[in-house]
Amino acid sequence: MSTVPRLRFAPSPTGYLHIGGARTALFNWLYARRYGGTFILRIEDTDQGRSTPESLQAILDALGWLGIDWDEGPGKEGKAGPYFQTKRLDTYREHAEQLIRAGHAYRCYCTPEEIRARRAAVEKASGEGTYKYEGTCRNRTDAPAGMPSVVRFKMPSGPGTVVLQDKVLGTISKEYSDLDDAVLLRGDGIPLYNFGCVIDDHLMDMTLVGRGQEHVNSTFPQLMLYRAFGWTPPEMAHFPLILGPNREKLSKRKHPEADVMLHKQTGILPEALLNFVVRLGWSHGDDEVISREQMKEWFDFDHVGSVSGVWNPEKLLWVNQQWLKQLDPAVVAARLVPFLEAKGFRVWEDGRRLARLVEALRARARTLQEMAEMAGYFFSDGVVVDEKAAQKHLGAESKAVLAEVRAALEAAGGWTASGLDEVVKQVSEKLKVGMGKVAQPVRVAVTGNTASPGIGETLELVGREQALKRIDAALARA
RNA sequence: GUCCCCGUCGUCUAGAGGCCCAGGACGCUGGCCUUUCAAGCCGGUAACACGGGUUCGAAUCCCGUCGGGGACACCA
Repeated sequence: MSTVPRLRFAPSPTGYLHIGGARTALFNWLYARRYGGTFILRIEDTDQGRSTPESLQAILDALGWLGIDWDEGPGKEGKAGPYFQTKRLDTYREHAEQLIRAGHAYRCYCTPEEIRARRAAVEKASGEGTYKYEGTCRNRTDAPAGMPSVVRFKMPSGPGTVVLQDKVLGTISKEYSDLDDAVLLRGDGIPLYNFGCVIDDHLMDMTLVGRGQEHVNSTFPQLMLYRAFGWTPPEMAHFPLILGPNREKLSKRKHPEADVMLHKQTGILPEALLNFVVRLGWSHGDDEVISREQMKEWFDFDHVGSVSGVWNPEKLLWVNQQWLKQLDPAVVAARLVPFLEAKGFRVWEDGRRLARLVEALRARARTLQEMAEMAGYFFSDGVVVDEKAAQKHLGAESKAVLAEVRAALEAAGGWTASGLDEVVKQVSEKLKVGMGKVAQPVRVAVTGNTASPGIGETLELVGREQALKRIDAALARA
């Protein structure tokens, strides 16, 4: 392989970036990165009605959050630009003309209303999706100049087959008779997807087009276009779909989890989302926790499966916790801060202390959101003690132990987890009672509940002043 | 309806004719560890859709059936 691979992701800015799109982008990006290729971001904004600048920004933001960067595209002009289809309209028009001159396309003067009516009639009789354009305008010469028209492709009418060599699905073919004269250019001169896509993929010099399986059928008319132009089509790879819990294609309408940025809000790490998503349809032996670097090193299409996969939220959560545990605590801490602030906590300035907090909570939380939820008692002034917990661990006997701990704590030299653990242990030895009898009352007094990180780290993070204050409050309870 | 793709534990998957009476992971579950809750460690649960071939031998190849999904626009 001597040519440099060129791959692209070509979203249309008609909503947020969804999971399926993110994975398509990821696969293409990984392949480009692995083989030293170029990754292009092309914006297919030809749907005037639905494309919005907000959507474009949302997609750019989501790709940025995931760490998927591009070499050519918005903000990175290159030789093959512009990268917005609406800025390439002349190009499409010229190519449509070229096709007409060559006899591979023609103007069709049927109005949308006429087509709609015919479609309705046919489908009423034979069922949905049975309508095919009849080719009425193929040889029409009586149309007055300036009459509104679209440009249609002229499908070969005899018997024949288009063959797709797909990098993941293998060989697939389609009979000419299953295709019809598709519209290339609309009445307003704006290209349809199948046309703009082919022109751009060729002109932008794509060597490989990877996209979701929902596009396999549309690649046949595209292949016909390449042939009509005399162009060599890029390699093709169609990825399995990602299905929702109801086993239908993950869609924005039915599945809120299809929104990439929703996961940022719920406290999923980009590393984890990427990890989870790359494993939907691709694998590397038994590896489960895979870093971006490893993906770039290992990814290839021969291990992309052809079976659609179901979104599994439980596993996403598990993967996320793995990343919570293996990323640098300081990095996780920085990402945790907004979640803490959202809960109204006065977040510590001390970065090291925050990192310690992450170390204490990361084995207990699966998301940043959960982490923030269980961090309340580290930031509050005083604490509300759960009644059941108090009943169990703050009885008269326990209070005597607690008083003993308080004295030892106050006398303690430093205020570090290991030292504090030692203090608690010594009290248990001195009083000849089990650690549970000592640590639990302290835990309830300091956190208000029966579950928390190790007693030493809990005390350290709560802080000396707060810890003593809360123990006093517990001791003073009736 | 027509065309296209797909079919290994509930889910994600390993598996490219003998290494598989099928391996890993999530989940569920038993135990260990333990000051709590987690985490961790050890174990268990559970699958080659079905029926025919081909072959000495099939989860792997072929055919059929059934099942699931996708596509059928002057959307992308």
